[in-house]
This record gives sequence, C-alpha cells and structure tokens, in this order.
Amino acid sequence: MSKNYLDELNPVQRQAVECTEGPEMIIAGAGSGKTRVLTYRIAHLMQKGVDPFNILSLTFTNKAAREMKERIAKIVGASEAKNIWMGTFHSVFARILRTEGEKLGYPSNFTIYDTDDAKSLIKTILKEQGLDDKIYKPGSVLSRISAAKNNLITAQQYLNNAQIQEEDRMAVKPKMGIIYQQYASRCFKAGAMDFDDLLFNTNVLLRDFPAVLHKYQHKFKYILVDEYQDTNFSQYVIVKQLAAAFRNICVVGDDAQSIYAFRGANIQNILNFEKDYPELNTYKLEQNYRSTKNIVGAANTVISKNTEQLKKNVFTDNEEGEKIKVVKTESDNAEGNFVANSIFETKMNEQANNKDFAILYRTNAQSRAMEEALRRQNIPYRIYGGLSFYQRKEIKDLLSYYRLTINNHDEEALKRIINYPARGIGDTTLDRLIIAANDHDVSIWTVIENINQFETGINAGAKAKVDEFATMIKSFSAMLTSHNAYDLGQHVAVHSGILRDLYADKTPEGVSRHENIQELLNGLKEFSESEIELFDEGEDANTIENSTEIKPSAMESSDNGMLFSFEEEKKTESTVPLEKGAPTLTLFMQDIALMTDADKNVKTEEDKNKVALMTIHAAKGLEFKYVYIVGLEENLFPSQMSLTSRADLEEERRLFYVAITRAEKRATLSFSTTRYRWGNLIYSEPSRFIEELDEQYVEFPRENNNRLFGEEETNTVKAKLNISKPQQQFVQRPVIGKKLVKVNAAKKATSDFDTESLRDLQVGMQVEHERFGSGKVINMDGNPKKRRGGYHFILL
DNA sequence: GTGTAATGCTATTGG
DNA sequence: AGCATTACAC
Repeated sequence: MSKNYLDELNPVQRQAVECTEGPEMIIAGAGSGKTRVLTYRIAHLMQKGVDPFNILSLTFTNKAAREMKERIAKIVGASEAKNIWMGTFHSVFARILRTEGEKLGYPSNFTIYDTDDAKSLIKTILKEQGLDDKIYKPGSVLSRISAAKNNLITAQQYLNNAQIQEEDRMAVKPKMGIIYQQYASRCFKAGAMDFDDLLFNTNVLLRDFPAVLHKYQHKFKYILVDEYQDTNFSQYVIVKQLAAAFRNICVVGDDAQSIYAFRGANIQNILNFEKDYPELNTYKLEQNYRSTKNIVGAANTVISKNTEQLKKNVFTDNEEGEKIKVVKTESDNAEGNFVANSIFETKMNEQANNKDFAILYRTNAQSRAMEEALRRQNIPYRIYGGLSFYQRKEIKDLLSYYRLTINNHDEEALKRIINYPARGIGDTTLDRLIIAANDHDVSIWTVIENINQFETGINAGAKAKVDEFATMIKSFSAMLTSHNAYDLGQHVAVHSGILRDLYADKTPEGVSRHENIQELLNGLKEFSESEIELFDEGEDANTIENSTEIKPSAMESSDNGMLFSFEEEKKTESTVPLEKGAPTLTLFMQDIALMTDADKNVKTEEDKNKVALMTIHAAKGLEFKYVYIVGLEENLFPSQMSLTSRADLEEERRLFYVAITRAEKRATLSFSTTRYRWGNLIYSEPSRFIEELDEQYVEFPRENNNRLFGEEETNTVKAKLNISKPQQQFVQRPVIGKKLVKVNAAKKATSDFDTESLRDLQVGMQVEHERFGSGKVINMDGNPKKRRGGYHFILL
C-alpha cells in the first residue's frame, strides 16, 4: 500500500471519495481534479475491501480508462487494478454482448459496423427500394435511425408511432420507417451491430432477460459514470437498471461542459439525477487547479450567458496570469502563420516543449492551414481525430478481409472486397447475389456458399469466380483457431492479393498505402507477442520470431495468380488449436473495433512531444499550458448550423467554455477576416463570443498598423491593401506544390478559373495567384487539359 | 467487366 | 480543394 492518497485531496474532494455507499453526484467544474477524485474513489473502494470485479467504471474514452487504471494500479497494485471493469459504454457493453448476445440471436463474433458501413448499407437499401438518395441522404437517414435507437424506439415502434410518421410525412420522407426496418433486419442477418445497437441491444438484454439483469446488477455493486452530462437516454436506462439493486451509483459531470447533444446526449440526465435518487449526496468541486485567474474569470463570464445550468462558482487560487489574447489575421493561412510563429517564439522565450501547446478548432477542415504553417516552421505536430488510421481506404480493405474471415455473414465487408483486388466479380454479379439473398431472406454469404441452390442468373464463369472467392475466405476462416493474429493477418494480406496490388502502385500515395498496411501488420505482430507473454508465458519464443517480411523481389517475380511461393509458406502450418485467450485475429479485431484516434497509445517520448491539433470536442478532458483557439468567426464558431435555436447556440457557448478551460497558462484566440471554403474565398466577421468576453480578462493587442482591435476599419484596410503588394512574410517561401495558378487575376474577377488561360501558361511566366499572390512559374507537371494541374511557382 | 476522365458534392461536432 | 460517384470508351 502506497502513500496516503487521501491527504492529496481538498475537503470536498475527500468527502466525495470517502462517501462510497449510496447514490452520489459530483458536479465537477473544469480543472477541479475530477479525475483524481474518480481514481482515488475507486482505489478507496478497493482499500475498503470491495472486489475490483464488482466495480464498473464508465469513462468517456478508452484512453481515459487506461490512464485511470494506471493511476489506480499505483495505489492498489497492478494485478488488482486490471480486474476493474473500466472503459467506454460502447466497449464495456460490447464485451458483455459478446458473451450474452446469443440470447438475442447474435453470434459472439458479431461485427461492429462503423459509420461508413452503416451509410453504405443505407445506400444499398435505398437503391433496392428505388428511393432517391438526394432526398434520403444516407447521413441524415442514419442520424434519424440513430436518434430512434438512442431513445429505445424499435423499427416496429417507429412505424406504429403516429407522431413520428407525421413528422416524416411533413419532411417528405415517408419511407424513413421502412428504411429503418430494412436496416435493422440487414444488420441482424449480417451478424452486425452499429454503435447505437451496442447500447440498444444491451437494453433489450437487460429488459427481456431478468436472470441476466440480476447477474450484472450483482456483479456491478459499485458503478461510476464519468462525463455524465454527455450520456443519452439509452445509456441512462442501462445505468439505472444496473444500479437498481444496490443504488451505489456515482455520477460525475459538469453541465457547463455538455457538448454532445447532437448525438443524443441529454443534459437532463444530470439535471434530473436527484429525481431518481432523492437520497443522494451531492458534492460540488468548484476550485480550479488548472488555470490562471484570468482564464477562469473569462470562462465564467462566457458560461454565465447561458440560461440553463446548475449553480456553481468556479474559482482558483492560482496566480492572476496573463490576459487572454485576441488576434486578428487577414486569411486562414496568415492565421496559421501567426500561430506557428507564436509557438516558435514561446518555445524560445519560455523554454516550452511542443507538447505544451494545443491548437483547437471548431471543424476538422481548419487543420490544413495550421499544418502547413507548422510544417514550414519545422514544428512537430500530431492531429487527433479526423480520418483515423482505421478509416483509411487500404486499411479498411484489409480489415474487411479480416472481418469476413471472422464473420462470413458480414455484408459490408463482403461488398467491399468481393471484387478487390479485381477478380472479375462485377456489379452485375454482386447485384444478383444481393437479390437472391433478399428473396430468400438470408445473408449474401449463404447464397455464395450454396450458389447452385439459388436461382441467381449468374453465368458459369462468374459463378466459378465467386466459388473461388468463397473457397479462399473459408480457407482463412479455418485458420482462425490455429493461427495467431499476426500469422493469419499476414497470410490474408498476401493471399488476398492486397499486398501485391499495393506494391504494384509506385505513386507516392501507393507507397504510403503500402506502408500503412505494413504498419497494421506490425500492430498485429505486437499484439500477438504481447498477448502471448500474458497468457502463454511458459513457451519459449515461437514461430513469430522468424516470421517474414514481404520481400519485394518475391513480389516482383511472381507474376500471376496468388503468391504461394512466399517464405512464409515454408513455416509448417500448425493445425493445433491455440489455447484459450491466445492472441487470435478475432481478439485483435474486437480490440480495435471501438478504438478511436484519441485512444491510440503513443509510445516514445519523441512521439509524445508534439503540438496537438484537434477539434474542441476532442479536447474535452485534456489540458495544455498554451492553448490557441482559432477560427473564432461567425458561422464557423458558433457554427452556422447552430444559429437557429437558443439551445444549439448555448451548446456552442459551452463548447467555447470547454475550449478556454483547457488552458493552464495562456489562451490565445484568433479569427480571420477571410477564409477559403470549398476553394472559394469567403469574408467573415469576428465571433460573437469574442464580444462576450469580459474586457478585464482580455487583451486586444494593437495590430501591425497600430490600429486597435475594434476600431473602425474601412479606411485603414483599404490603405493597407494598396501598400501591401509584396507581403514580407511570404518572400522567402519556397515552392508551393499543386496549387491552382490563376493567370491575369485582374482579367477575371470571379474565382472561377478557365482552362484556356491555363493552357497559355509557360515556365518563366509571371502569374498572379488569387491565394498566394504574384510569382513566377518554375515548373509545370500537370495535364493542361485537366481542370487543375500541378504547377509549382515561386512568389516574388 | 475494367479503367480513365468528367462531374458533382462536401465541411459541424463523434463512438 | 479534395474525394466519391458517374459516364463513357475499350
């Protein structure tokens, strides 16, 4: 047992930790030591003799769960800490559904469909139903289905509900319920659940199987829920059900930081907690340990503009600190340059590390300008969110093979790879397979497997190819229990033809795709090795040690069919089943299905020491010494979509509150007067949130032209434009790659570009680029007939 | 059925 | 500006 952790808590925190029995609500202001309270509370439970197997702790990200476990391990020891049930709602209940899902008719190896899979399935259904995807946009159809599920409305109930039907009629989308029904039945047939199903089906399970409910009620004697303000109705009911037996439920949250209403989060869950548990104890953590007085003060004035909130008074004993800075720039690129320069200067002047900085924005699309500026300054950065590794095309392709290997009925995986790499099974054949499957109410795989028993109209040649494909997948499936994740993963990558296909592509993008596949395989290797240490420690280093890298020479020399001549094949194929808990591909896929970018473990110190770029949503729960909040412009932040309702606008304001409170020492806000959107220049106004800041906490610095922010600008700006022909900061900038070059900008006032003038372009020509200014063409490497070409030019 | 070129849509926020 | 879908030629 380690140091006395209770001494590290202030009186309220300590009470919250020591009060272990009965319902408890902790309202935790930003930076008030919430995580510390949660971890110590769990450690304290264990110190008091509670079995970690009886503790369920639901966190917002898997990474948060991992970090909390590590902290708890330091107090109670690692072997005990690892037995706590801790993770996101989705991952914890996915785990439970793996063991209990058969009661609902799902296989234990069910697939988890991500948003892309879900949209793709919806597109298929729209096509089958002859519906227009311009009216029924897959994205909005999915949101509608998602909202229904999060409110525990089944497809049948959806169809029977007069009010919902009326809504859909009014929206001129009367078939919505039919699509929902089709969608649900197709997922079920494919043995697949989407994200919402994980929660929905958990509810069904707990509702319809009293024995199961009883089992988990008594298993989870103590339940803790972090970020409770961001739970939706479906999650609320699960927690309520599980806590009903012992009522040892502790929720932690901050209504001021509720920012996920758009995906069903219901702020009422926290505001009404008292109604469900009248005997509860409430603790308010109001002292902020993270930020300066100026930051806390500014944040408080922001949030005070909202009407609906729990009363609390966040304060800090920290130093006054610097005032919040507001900076105006003339373009999105200038904003990027300003941030990059400011980071560079701060690093020099204050001996700061890269990891002390975060750049936060409202939309992912804003990252580009920041990235380019940071690259120019040679500042290492890491982007969180956006397209995650697992969503990249080539990764999804290979993962689809793995998915289909594990669950043959996975329709989305099958559609994705049945003809990739091309093997002569085209759209016509696939359509026929799908029709046959629908006619007989079975999965596509069932049709493929028994293709001669179905009237498909597919000709013999295509049939043979389908058959060959099925044989290949079956051969992969047969290896699931006899090979570890890496061996099988590698085998599939080779024999599916994916590696060969990617290796043939010598373009930079192709090379990068190949590298990504290698990275995935490395991940498999690591997984296979680490798990073996865990479960199989007696064994001496086994076959994994000398498993093969793909040799380019082998790839080149093999010119037809599959690559059966790889070294890998020399390894004798073990047919002995692996032990229980061995690192199989099945386990690996379960592991990564719910992984997000934020969960990714960064190993080396060098990797960690990078400037963080992310959306404000992704920054929730994190803290940084220096925070830049960029793009504070009307229609961007607050978002255009949020301007129609007070509730939406208040959520944007909470988002702004979250952003400011990420900062420990300094918060810098910036906005730009112009910005590129879809390739078009738009003019923007400063965000209303800037005006809402109390002047006593904020510094509006003089700009270059010595004009104070907020002064009448018309004359000054005009004057500035006239004299600013060669922009000093761009002078040394080298080559700009692949940007559209506009000849004679003056000739055409619109941003439209006509290919005629592009054809006239020659090396050495003086050009005026509407975005980068004037310069000289030094290289041309695009196709002049194309709308755009890869022309490089230097600014003068 | 396959590959390339033209067109057209998108960019709130995310598990 | 970049990506996905579609149109069209082979």
